[in-house]
Amino acid sequence: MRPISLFNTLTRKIEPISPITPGEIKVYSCGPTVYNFAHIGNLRTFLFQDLMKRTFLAAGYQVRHCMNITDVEDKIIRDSQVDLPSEASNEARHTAMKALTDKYTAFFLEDLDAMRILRPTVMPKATGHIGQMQTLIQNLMDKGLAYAREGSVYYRIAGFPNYGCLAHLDREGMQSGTSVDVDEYEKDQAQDFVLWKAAKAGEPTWDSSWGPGRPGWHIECSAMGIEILGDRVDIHTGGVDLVFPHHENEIAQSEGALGHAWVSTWVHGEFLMVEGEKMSKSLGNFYTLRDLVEKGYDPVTFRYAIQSNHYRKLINFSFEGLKAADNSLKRIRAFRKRMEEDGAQSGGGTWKEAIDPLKRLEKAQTDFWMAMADDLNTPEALAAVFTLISDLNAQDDRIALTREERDAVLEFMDETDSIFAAWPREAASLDEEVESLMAARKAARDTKNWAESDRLRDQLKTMGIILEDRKDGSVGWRRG
RNA sequence: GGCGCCGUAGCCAAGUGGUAAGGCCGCGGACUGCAAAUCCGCUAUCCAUCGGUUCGAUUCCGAUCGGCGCCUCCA
Repeated sequence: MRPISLFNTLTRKIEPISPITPGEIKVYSCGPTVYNFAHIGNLRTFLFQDLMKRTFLAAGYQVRHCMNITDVEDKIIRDSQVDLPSEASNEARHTAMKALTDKYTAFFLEDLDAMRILRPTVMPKATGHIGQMQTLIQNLMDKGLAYAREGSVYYRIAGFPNYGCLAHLDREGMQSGTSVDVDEYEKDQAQDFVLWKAAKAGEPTWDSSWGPGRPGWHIECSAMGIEILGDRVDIHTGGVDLVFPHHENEIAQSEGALGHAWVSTWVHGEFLMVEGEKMSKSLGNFYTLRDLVEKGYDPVTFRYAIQSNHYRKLINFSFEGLKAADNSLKRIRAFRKRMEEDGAQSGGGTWKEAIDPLKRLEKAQTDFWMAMADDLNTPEALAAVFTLISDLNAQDDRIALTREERDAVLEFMDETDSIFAAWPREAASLDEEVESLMAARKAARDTKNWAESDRLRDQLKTMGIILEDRKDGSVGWRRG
């Protein structure tokens, strides 16, 4: 197992990760609220989580990954209940809510697959764990960390001295009272947050010992995280915006109930901006993955564009950036294809110096892992890959790499692709139509019928097959 | 007001107290029937600005300018 270090929001330092259970990393990720399509800003966060997870897997760890689906929440209720009459039954309200969340959960999973994001080990739904949440809330009440008011239950942050440890806020520094919900006037302190919300007209509810209501947002992650991963979690991830209050509140809830530290390392991914503006569902300036696909971009290109930036840096999304990512990927994939075949490339130029391909490979691998191990420094890791590509292309132009060398390189390409998921092995076979067009073009070339030959080459290009004539007379192809 | 981040070539982007990785684009050349791919060469005397520390700073400190985030439910 290779050691991996990550930036821990709790300590604001890059620290080596040593899991509680040797060899197995337990990761909890805050998942989507399923009331609409995920936008590319959301997807950046899920992409970063996948990158981290794949890095651990490639480094030799087992990863137990839990990602929640938030399927009860203000906006979900708002959007799912609009068509229901005011006298609708609680059952009808639940059914309507489930219809909406099921629909967008399915779309979310499609997005994950399209971007080659590995499915989490477990994807619990909030509505499936109301009982665990209630138990946790009761636990907090028993410890004096929570109190009921008119059917709602609130967390008493005054009882948790560590409150603010993650966001590094002290209670004095917090602005108070600026946006307290009108229906939460009964809290002891403005910063106290709701664990259980008393029923309101027009909302689906669950019964509880405090009366009918629904869970607060933060409690689901504490309850499900503890239930599924246990009372010691190695890594908890999410977008930077969740640092406060969501994760701060999770710590208060989980550690308040458990009586000891819950998460060792908190890791947060930065935001994505579009044209210099913050994306948010409420601003409505968002693109979904489907929007990119409609514009002709491959979700994997988007994946690469995101992952060629460091996860803790703000990205200003642009279509020029996507185009550049697409070109970079072409170079990597062309190189991979070249290594899959036996060397017979044309080339030229002046000879600089012979290199030892295996030595270069070893160096690339070392550099790659040094970068990834250092808080997932993907730009630097990719630089190692590109340097190898340049070196070996140059070498292969003069002295063809041996089959053994090619295979060793391909192994490295597989290893790096197991993290970046953007230059996989492709099916080597071509269908009959392509084969016959290629044969026809060969015949045309043999008679120097260049017009026909070029026409066939163009036709194949529209089919996604790009031909490359080599010096020795053979014809290579690649997908593009 | 409090806490924090960022500013590196046309664009994207690493990085180090000792003199600027990598990618995209562009230009010239080689190779090619033409291409494609690839190769060779060129493209930041300089890392927002101004001071300071230092033998030496892009890298440390301070200030300034500019962009941004969080301080109650937004990834």
